Amino acid sequence: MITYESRLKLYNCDTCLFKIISCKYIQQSEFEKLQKQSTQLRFRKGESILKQNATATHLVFLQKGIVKFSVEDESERNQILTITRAPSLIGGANIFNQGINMFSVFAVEDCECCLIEIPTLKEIALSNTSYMLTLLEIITGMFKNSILNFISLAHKQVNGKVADVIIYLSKSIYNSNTFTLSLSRKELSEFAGCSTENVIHTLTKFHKEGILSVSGKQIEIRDFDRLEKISKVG
Amino acid sequence: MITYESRLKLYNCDTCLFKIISCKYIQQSEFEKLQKQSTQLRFRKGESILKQNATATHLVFLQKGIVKFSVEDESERNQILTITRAPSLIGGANIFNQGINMFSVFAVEDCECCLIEIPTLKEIALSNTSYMLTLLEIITGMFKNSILNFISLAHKQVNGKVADVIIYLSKSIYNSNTFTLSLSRKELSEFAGCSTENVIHTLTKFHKEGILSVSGKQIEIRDFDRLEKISKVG
DNA sequence: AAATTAAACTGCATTTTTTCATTTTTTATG
DNA sequence: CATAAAAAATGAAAAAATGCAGTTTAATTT
Repeated sequence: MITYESRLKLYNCDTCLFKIISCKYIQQSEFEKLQKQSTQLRFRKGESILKQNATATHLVFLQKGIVKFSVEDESERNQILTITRAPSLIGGANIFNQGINMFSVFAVEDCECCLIEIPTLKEIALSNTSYMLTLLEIITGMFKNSILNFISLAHKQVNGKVADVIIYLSKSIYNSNTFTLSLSRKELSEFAGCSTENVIHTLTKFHKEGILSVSGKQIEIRDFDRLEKISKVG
Repeated sequence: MITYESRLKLYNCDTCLFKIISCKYIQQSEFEKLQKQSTQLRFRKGESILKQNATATHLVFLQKGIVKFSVEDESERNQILTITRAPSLIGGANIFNQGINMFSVFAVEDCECCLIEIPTLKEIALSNTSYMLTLLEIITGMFKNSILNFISLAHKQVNGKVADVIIYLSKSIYNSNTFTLSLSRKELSEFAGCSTENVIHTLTKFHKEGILSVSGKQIEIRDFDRLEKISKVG
């Protein structure tokens, strides 16, 4: 018989950031209700964590890894809404979409996640409004980021779009001027909203101009100021 | 002395939709707290109802009229996030943005609004979770619409973008195949994310092809199926 | 109602982007 | 480790979008 204790433990729940945040607002005993029915899972690069249009049964606390939020439209074209790295709480937006996942979430690197049952969380949050407000702030923060991302892409041309994507990855995902991309050129283009070839051309151009150093998946920002200027003028 | 009773009354609060929705969840006496400090205001076409980056002090219940949500980016370019018509609750998203308005709201037609103080509403909502959930569903619904709008625009070219905008206006704003635009060509282009000339060219083309009948602000959709096909293929 | 201003429209040259065909490089697989 | 498959890169032609200059039309003001 598989009991809670015998389940795979990828990491220790006691040091989990979601627990630490939660226990600022709710009792430890309450959190243990959540913990008991939560499942730790590992996802390999490329696997889907949440599927667009499926019933939203779980929230996901991403403990380790990087994920992309994407939607597929009628014309089978993919659009990446945003990219997020651990630690972060994902899938919350679906709570407000009649319980249907608005978009898919894919592992872009190997991920370790904790799946939290929505009904249990909802029940606890309903009896503790400041906890609820905190969760909502996290959830709407993601919305906000996606919107800001779209705005910045909407009126820019490809130079600006690619600059934006590189700046975003550097600042918000890898926290460094030098990083090894976990996204393919195709995925970059789905994030930037242009053709794959256009991303490749632009990266090569930035490389030649000494703004970036690009060698396959290895990227270094050599002239951040110039990159930001390109992002601003579009 | 200006008392509550002596204030301008644009419409009767007793038949207000926001009151009807609210009183499903909260006591009439509670709602009257909100009502007492709320202000009815009229906005002329073009006036700003909420200003981007200002402190978010009020939620706005739009009783009559049409508004646009817009953001101005660094390069002084405007982007319209979405367009909404009465009745609707607007400005809610700002609650989760450290109390700063994420975007501006402008009257696109003469509007009648009711300004509701956020602190009072928050206080009431905090003591009634199902009321809060309802408000949140309304608020995140707007987020959701903006994102869906952006997604549909992101990978499409101008034919598809303009088709999308016309379909949206027809279905969600004017509820008719024939309508008098309250937006300028420039605003349409800010909504679609392309140049003004391109919108004009495309509208003329659709007119020549018999898909639309365009005469200044007067628009009629003559071939909805073809318009939807254009929207789908992009 | 005339004059002024703003918005809408037109066509064209320039720039940007996409698409396609092909080559090179990297990654995965037996 | 060789081979197949996928991803990345390149160049060029075709398509699309922008920006400009000038015209027409509509809306505002005096």
